[in-house]
Amino acid sequence: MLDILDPNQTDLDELSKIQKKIAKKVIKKDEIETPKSVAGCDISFSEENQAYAACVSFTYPDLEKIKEKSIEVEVDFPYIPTFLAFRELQPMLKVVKKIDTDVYMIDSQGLAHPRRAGLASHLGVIIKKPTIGVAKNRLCGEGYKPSPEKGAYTYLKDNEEVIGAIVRTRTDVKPVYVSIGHKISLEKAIKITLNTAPKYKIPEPIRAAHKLATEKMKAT
DNA sequence: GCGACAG
DNA sequence: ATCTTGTCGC
Repeated sequence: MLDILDPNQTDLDELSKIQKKIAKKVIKKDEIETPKSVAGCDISFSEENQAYAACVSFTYPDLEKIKEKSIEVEVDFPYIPTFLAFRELQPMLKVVKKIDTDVYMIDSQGLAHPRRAGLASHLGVIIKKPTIGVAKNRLCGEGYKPSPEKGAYTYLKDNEEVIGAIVRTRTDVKPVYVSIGHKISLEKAIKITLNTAPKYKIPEPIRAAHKLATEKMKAT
């Protein structure tokens, strides 16, 4: 069972093994040249166990909203650094299957994870679709600070291995951490991230998903 | 042992 | 993630 959450599987060593198996299945090459659509996914929490997941799709590269969906679900797994997928994968899967798109942008790390299996990669491998990890903060690895201009980026490395990129989506604003989720190259992931962030630091699809999830959460 | 640590 | 006022800057 290299799948997802198992009630009796609270042993972190076991969960680490699951992540290592997921990591082996990650495809780091482009499945598509230019996506026609891209969706953003995010989750908001009211109480520690009440989750509101949202997914919003847009045309690419025009960024016109196509469709949006949200769901509410209870989660029983706590937030533990490097094990985020075991807390957010279920809600994400539930909302993602309501939105069909060429690429999914996830508010998390992909390969830029200690075991190369961040939430974005875990989700991509399970749904077998292209995913990109776009995180606001670093989980692991190191890299030089990119130049202050929008579009500048440096590579995030874990020793000699490139695991992602530190991308400046807005001039003079703290950069985001982009990494391969699944079925996409790092270069393409960076390109899509920059093309979907014409105005704000956070790519439009993720911003829209975050906004929708938060609204649903507050409405409860 | 100590510090770091996606959301 | 979420809790929160003011404030600097275009």
